Amino acid sequence: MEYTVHKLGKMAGVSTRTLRYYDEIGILKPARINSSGYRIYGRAEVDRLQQILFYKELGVGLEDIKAIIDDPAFDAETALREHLEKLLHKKAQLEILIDNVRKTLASREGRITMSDQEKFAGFKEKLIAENEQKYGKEAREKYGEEAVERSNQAFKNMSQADYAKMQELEVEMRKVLAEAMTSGDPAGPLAQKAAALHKEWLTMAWGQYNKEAHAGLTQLYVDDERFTAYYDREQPGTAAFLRDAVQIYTGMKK
Amino acid sequence: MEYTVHKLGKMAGVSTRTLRYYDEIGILKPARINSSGYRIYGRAEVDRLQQILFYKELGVGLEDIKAIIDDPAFDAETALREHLEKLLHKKAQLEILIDNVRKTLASREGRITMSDQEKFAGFKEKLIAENEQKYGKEAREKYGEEAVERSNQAFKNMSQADYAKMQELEVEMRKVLAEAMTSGDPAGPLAQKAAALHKEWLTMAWGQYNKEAHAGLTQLYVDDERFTAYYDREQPGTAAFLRDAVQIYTGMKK
DNA sequence: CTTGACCTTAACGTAACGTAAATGTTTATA
DNA sequence: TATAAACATTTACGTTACGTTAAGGTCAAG
Repeated sequence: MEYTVHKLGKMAGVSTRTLRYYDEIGILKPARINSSGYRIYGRAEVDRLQQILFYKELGVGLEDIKAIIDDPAFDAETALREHLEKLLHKKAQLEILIDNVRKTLASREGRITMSDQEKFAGFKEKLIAENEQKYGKEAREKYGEEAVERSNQAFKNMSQADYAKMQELEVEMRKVLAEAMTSGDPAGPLAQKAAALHKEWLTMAWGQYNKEAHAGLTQLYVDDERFTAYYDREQPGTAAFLRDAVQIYTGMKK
Repeated sequence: MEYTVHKLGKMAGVSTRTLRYYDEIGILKPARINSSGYRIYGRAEVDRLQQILFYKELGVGLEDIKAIIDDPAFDAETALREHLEKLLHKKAQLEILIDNVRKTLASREGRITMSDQEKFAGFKEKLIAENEQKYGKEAREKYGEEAVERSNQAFKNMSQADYAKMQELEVEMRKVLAEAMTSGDPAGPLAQKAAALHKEWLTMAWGQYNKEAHAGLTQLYVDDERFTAYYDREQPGTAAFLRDAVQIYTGMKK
């Protein structure tokens, strides 16, 4: 089967412009060019386009897609996982936005017309909140309570499906962690997998991720007895083991 | 108080480039230019920048912001409401994305490596689903059941807060609608407000909105006795009144 | 008088195409 | 077979909100 831009485009549901653009950036080149200069695509190109569209569907950028499908050694899983984090972060931001728009609308409806000062105050509050999230570690060292408070906030905008997913993640993490502890090596593959799962869980809980906060939080699990009790309930030392695994995972300690 | 780009930028947390760009596109011009060609901003400009940043915070584009703050007659509420719809739609899309990435990751973990065919099949399914949403009216005329089925699907990715909001919206809509019915005029302000509220509710339920589907759905409320019973339980004729109001609201009927 | 901090304009880069514009090729039909 | 419709090509500007040089003036301090 051979296709021109039009036929292939129709088949796959993309524009001819898209196919020419893909040719231009080298992500999908036609099998050959015929005597009239037309692009001719074959089976292999159809398959490749399907792959491209698949990843595009996931919101991956074309450059990254190229890397994924061109390099067989490429770690697609890591790439997808990082991408997932970006998406979760984006979603969290969107939810804050939606909330703010609704609040604005509500205040208008109630004729409580916010003053510009109040609007700006709200704006600054958000900036501060973002900063606090970025530099959460330092802040948490001083205000441990507040950090917990904030993390609870993240739950407000979480869907039921998200919540279920989080619980699943935690269950699996604890399972893997328990198994890892039998070996006793926080640098081992199982312990590292547990750290990775914990990272995913954390990303959901905070709508964001950074290594320092991750390492800091697991340290808190050890320092704060309420957390320690929770993690150590099945097996004493679990919180400390998780902290060690995460410190290695995040590169905070070798 | 007078500010140069640097001072104002620091105060408001934006870059000097941003201020120059705002000057360039005419959304924020300095109060005056001094003898050295420097931009000098005053109190009024600080206020205006705060307004700009406020709307930007809501994700509104600069062009729209300009329209909002320049034209005192501009209907900011409608603009915000439309913007909210866009955001909700975006969020729904994002959730589908996140789900797909997770599924992909899950299938990789389980070594069930999806074949390209399967991937593409999933991709097509989504395209079809999108089409069905776009041309939902025709489809629903033939498959009323399926439409309901699909709308139920939208709930899957809805957060608890969203759900609560939806219920609130419906309660308010019914309240306004009941009040509007005492006048008996589906073109009156109250009836039109009810239609607007119903639109907002619908946008949440479907993650998307279009007039045809809106009008079609309210017609369905009248045609399908299960819906009619639901809407008419307090007051007979409510479903028909809502349909009339929405047909006028959407411009499907004068 | 120099240094450094600040200011200016100009202009390219970004992501992924949409949309002409100008023009050549293939196919269907009268 | 002539011609129109459908399809192909390349080129290049537009989109959004700035970031980032580049090349060069201004101003206060030491």
